[in-house]
Amino acid sequence: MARNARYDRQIALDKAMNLFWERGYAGASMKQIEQALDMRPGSIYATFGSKDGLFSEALAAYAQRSGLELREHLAGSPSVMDGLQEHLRCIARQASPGGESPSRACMVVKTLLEASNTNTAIANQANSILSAIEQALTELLEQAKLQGELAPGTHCARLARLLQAQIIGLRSFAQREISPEQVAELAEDMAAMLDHYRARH
Amino acid sequence: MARNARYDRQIALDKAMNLFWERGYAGASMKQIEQALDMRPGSIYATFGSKDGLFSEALAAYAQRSGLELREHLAGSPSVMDGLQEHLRCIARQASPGGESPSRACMVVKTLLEASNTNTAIANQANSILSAIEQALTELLEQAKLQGELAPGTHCARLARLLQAQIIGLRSFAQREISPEQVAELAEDMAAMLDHYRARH
DNA sequence: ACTGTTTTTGAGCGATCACTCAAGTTATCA
DNA sequence: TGATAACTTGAGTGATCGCTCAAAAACAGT
Repeated sequence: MARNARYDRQIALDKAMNLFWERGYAGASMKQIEQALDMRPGSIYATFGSKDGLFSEALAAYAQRSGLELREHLAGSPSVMDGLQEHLRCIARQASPGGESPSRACMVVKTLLEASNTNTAIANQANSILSAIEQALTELLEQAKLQGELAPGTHCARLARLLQAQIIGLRSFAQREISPEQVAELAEDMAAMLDHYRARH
Repeated sequence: MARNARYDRQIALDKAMNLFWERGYAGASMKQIEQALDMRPGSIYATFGSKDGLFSEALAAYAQRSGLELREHLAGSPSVMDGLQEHLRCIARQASPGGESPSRACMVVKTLLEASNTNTAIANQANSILSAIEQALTELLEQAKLQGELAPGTHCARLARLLQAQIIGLRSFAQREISPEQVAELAEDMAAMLDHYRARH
C-alpha cells in the first residue's frame, strides 16, 4: 500500500558518477546534479543522504566499473602480461582526446588530489580504492610469476606499484591537450617497459 | 609624497601558492587566503585583481620554482641522464609522506585535473606549463643524445613525454597513504627504466 | 606640523552554496 | 473507490561564496 520510486537508483548513480568524474566534487553543484539526475533536492537527499553520500556511492560505482573492465581485458588475453599490456593500450584509447568519457583522467586520482587536504573521508575512500587495485595487481603479477611469465626474482608488489604509477601517469598525462597518437605512443612505451620484467627465454 | 605598500608582493604570492597547492583552487576560500596572506580583501584585490588572477600568478610562481629546481639538479650532476635520474630520486624524497610540502602531488597536475572541465583559462595555463616542461625535457634529451649518453636512435620527444608521465605518476602516487620507502623504490624503478634508453657501451 | 597621495580596512553586497520540510501527488492496497 | 503510505516537489533556510567601496590610517614631501 505505497508508491514505487520513480527513479532507478543505479541509473541516477551512473549519471552522478559521470558529472562528478567530469567536474570533480567541488566543481559539481547540487543545481547541476539536480539537472543531470532530473531529480529535485528532496528526492536526492531522501535517496543518498547528502552530497558527500552521493559522491561516495558514485566513486564506489566508478571503482567497480573500472575493476570489471580490467578483468574483461585480462579474460580476453592469452597471458596475464599480455593482458596488462593490452589494458595499457585500451586505457590510452579511452583516454584519447575526442573520446566520450566525461574526463580522460581517472576519477579516483582526481578525487585523491582534490580531497587530500580538504575532505578526509573522501580522500580515505580514494586511498582505499587505490590500495585495493594495488593489491589486485600484485596478486595478478604473482600469478604471472608462477606461470613463468615473469622473471623469477621479480618483486611483484613493487612492480604492481610501478604499474599503478604508470597508469596514473598515463591517464593524467592524457588530460593534457595532446594528440591521440602521442597518447598511444606513450602507452606503447609503457607496455615495452613491462617487457623488461618478463622471463628470459 | 605617498605611502609604501605594507606587503611584499613576492612573499604574499608565495603564501598564496602554498595554500592553493595544498587545497586546490576551489578548496581555498578567500577567507582562508586573507588569513594566510594576512591581508584584507581590499588589499588583495587591489594587488592581484581577482581570485583567478591571484591563482594564475601563484601557479606561474610554482612553475618557475620547479624549473629552477630541475636546473639545479642537472647542474650538480656529471651528465644529463644522471641528473634526470637524480631528479626522480629527489622528487621522491620531497614527495614522501612527512615532508613539509603543502602537497605531495604536483600543483600543475592538480590544477589540470581540477580545472579541465570547470575553468578553461586556468586549465589552459596548466597545459602551457606542462607543454613547456615537455619541450625543455626534449631539448635536454637531445643534448644527451648528442653527447652519446643516449642510444642514437632514441626518439627524444617521445621519451620526454614518457618521462613526464613518469614524474606525474610518481608524484600523484605519492599522494596516497604510503611509506616513504615505497615511494623511493618507485623512483628507483623509474630511474632504472631510463637506463634502458642509454647508449650501449 | 600640514598637506597630498596611497594603502589598508572591514562591514556588507548580491549570488550561490548545500540542504530542509510542509504540502502536493501518486501508486497500492482493501 | 477511498484510505493509506511512500514519493516528489520547490520555495525557502542560514551559511558561505567572491568581491566592492567609502572611510580611516599611514607615510612622503614641503
